[in-house]
Amino acid sequence: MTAPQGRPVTDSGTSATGAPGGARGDTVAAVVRQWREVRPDLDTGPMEVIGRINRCAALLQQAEDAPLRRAGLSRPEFDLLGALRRTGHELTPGELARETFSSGAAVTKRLKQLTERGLVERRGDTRDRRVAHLRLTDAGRDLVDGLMPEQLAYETAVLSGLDGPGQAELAALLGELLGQLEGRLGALRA
Amino acid sequence: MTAPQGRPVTDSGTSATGAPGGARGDTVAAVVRQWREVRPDLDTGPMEVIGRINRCAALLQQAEDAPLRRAGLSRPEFDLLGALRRTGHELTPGELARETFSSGAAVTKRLKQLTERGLVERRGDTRDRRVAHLRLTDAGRDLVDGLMPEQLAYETAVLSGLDGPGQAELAALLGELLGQLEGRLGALRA
DNA sequence: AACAGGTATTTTACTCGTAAAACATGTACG
DNA sequence: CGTACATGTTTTACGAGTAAAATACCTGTT
Repeated sequence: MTAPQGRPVTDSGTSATGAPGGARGDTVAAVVRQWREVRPDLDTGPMEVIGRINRCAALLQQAEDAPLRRAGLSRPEFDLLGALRRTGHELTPGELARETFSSGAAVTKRLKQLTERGLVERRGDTRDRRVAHLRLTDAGRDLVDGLMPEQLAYETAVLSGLDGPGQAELAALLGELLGQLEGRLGALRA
Repeated sequence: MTAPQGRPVTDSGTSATGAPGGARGDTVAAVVRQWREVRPDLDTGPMEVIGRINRCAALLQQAEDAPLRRAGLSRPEFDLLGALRRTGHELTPGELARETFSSGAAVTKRLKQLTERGLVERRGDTRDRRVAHLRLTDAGRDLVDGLMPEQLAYETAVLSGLDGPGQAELAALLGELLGQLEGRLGALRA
């Protein structure tokens, strides 16, 4: 059942960058179209943003994992190793949890696996015996350093559907939104 | 095939004035900064897009769920009900799986719960006894119809950090990217 | 008619993340 | 000092998703 489209939307215009012909119709657009047909009273504006973010994230993660899987790493594990690599110094489990936006329990589990695999080393704090300090082993560091370029190259390929300026603009807009979300979402718990 | 030309993203729009507490500088920007310090040879361009998409998705989902939780629904469950509502007709489990981008097994489990709660009804196909047809009960339909505006209003509030044109532009760019990803990711399995 | 093979759905076994409790230690204050 | 509370980390119990096997059914071929 095809819908008579071309209906001008009330607000939040859908076309901002004079749609370059062709790439018409991602799945989110189709969903939005369905909603408008069944519930024309709804303002579907937010769906076009949030739905697409979620869908992009799902697809990207699926694709993103491909190079990592070759190294036997999951994305969360790689994030953890990456946090150790990019900060350049030791981190405690708690800091790692904050750095990777995951729960302490999850970090504990990952650390167990990664230490068993010899990618990460643990050292107890001498002053405060509750805390541990984690650092990459040489093997861990080599793994991350070898994987990073491969990973970034793959991501570049995945994003190549969008031209350079498009990517920059997308990054800027997402950064703006993200800044607002991170700043205010803690307070927005209705 | 890689053109390692310096990407002009630099500090990406958000001029980090460093004021903590204010909405300056999202966390992804900080991560990128760290990477550039430790590995200046890497092209961190993709991270600014993909990292932000992932982080936005994580934050949005956490926030998004708030109104749904009041109704005792998870996001995937709501998506399933929404698919039934917006298509306007019965769907088979397989169609629901495709429509909500989840596995058949997951759909089976959700359907079990939702039928038990009386939100969804099952009807066996008379021609082909393998397939089932699912539809919303009156209660299910009322629930979705009541929840949708609330949910959209909440999403509108969550996105309000970005002005109208910004949202439209973001939606357009994401749509372009998503169209490419959906069209090509099936084929991109390296 | 019977069988090979395909399709729709469910079941099974397992992994992973989480919330909450448990544990181990530090700190402040009477 | 010692007790109460705070903090860092791990353990436990459990819920949810997945891949692959199992189940049930259809369809075309001989």
